[in-house]
Amino acid sequence: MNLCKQLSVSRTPLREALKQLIAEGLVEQIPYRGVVVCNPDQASIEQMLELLGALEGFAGEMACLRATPEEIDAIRVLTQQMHETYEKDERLSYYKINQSIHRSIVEFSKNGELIRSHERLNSRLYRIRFLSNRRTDRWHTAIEEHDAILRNLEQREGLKLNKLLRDHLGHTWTKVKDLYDS
Amino acid sequence: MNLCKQLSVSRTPLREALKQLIAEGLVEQIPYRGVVVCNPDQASIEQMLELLGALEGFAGEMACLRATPEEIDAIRVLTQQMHETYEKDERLSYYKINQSIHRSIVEFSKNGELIRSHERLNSRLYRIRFLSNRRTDRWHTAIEEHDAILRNLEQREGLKLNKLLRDHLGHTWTKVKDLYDS
DNA sequence: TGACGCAACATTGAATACAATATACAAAAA
DNA sequence: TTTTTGTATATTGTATTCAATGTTGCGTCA
Repeated sequence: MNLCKQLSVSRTPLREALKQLIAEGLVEQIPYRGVVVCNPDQASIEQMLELLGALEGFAGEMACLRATPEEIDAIRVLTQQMHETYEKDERLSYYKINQSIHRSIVEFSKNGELIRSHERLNSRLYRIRFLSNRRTDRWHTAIEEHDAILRNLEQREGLKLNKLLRDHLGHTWTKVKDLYDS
Repeated sequence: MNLCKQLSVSRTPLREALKQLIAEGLVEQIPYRGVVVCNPDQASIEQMLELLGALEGFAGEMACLRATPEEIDAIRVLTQQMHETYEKDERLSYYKINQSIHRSIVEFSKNGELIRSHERLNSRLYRIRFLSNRRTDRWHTAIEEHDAILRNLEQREGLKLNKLLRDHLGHTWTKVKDLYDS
């Protein structure tokens, strides 16, 4: 392998590192040709986003049962900060806060397995979601959705929050799709 | 490592195999003490079953949208066979058919990511679900639940099937819990 | 008896070596 | 020109070796 020289490391540890990445689905192996960074097609992305929506939706439902008032306060603060990024037109900050909110909600489900599954899948979609973040036309709507998410979490409306989060990720898919089609 | 001699294989491939098992969560590593088969505690099992229920529930919901009539026929046949195992008091066959039904429903979601996630998690619970299968007191109820599952799939009642499957897995948890407590 | 220290041992990460197999590309044959 | 064939190269799986590090158990000393 050529990477060995570039990283000045021998094959054994590199192999293990690559196996990790393969297992996480970030890289794929082509027999006798080496490994390449995954470039998932539209269908794969749609499926990943669908599953991510299901995970986040369920996590939100559980969060309604298990989140402490203090934890919900934290979401409130983040949502407020999200509004400020919109006022100041700070796309990058918006992206980070958005990720932060979603990750927090999943954590409030208090289900470690769910948190890890979400984390793994989310990391695979990180780059794609970042790219779709450049689309500005749905920005305001997305923030309104976050207001609704916060509201339903506050009122412990598990089922509604579940649907809301699923739809929210569904909209992400349409943004990504537009990006591919154009 | 001692396993090397027993399997007459060198450390390098054994290491990789163990890393795989660790990544899958079937085995855990204790620093400078080696690896042991995972023996998840009650809390972990509860969380895994909760997530499995969420995955299967969502898969069922999607299956209502995407399963072909032929695929639903297959579930009908399996459910019928399940009844027969009850009549003949064949626990092992029941277990296998049960697994088969659940796996099929997940496949009918037509979402590869979801199918793989379910497969991974299910494999970690395989042994535990097998043990809980020895409890016979809920057997009949479980079969009635499967009738309801089939019915709602036939009628494409996504939301109801979702809840049904989640509850079904929830009952598995109470069986496992009893097993631990006794 | 109990605490401390040291030597033997096991685990771990990493480098290197070797054999087997598959691919790629160029030369030779049809 | 197209097909075949053969060789160089790369990938892959595995074994072996080495150094670093942590654990274990035993003997020593208070």
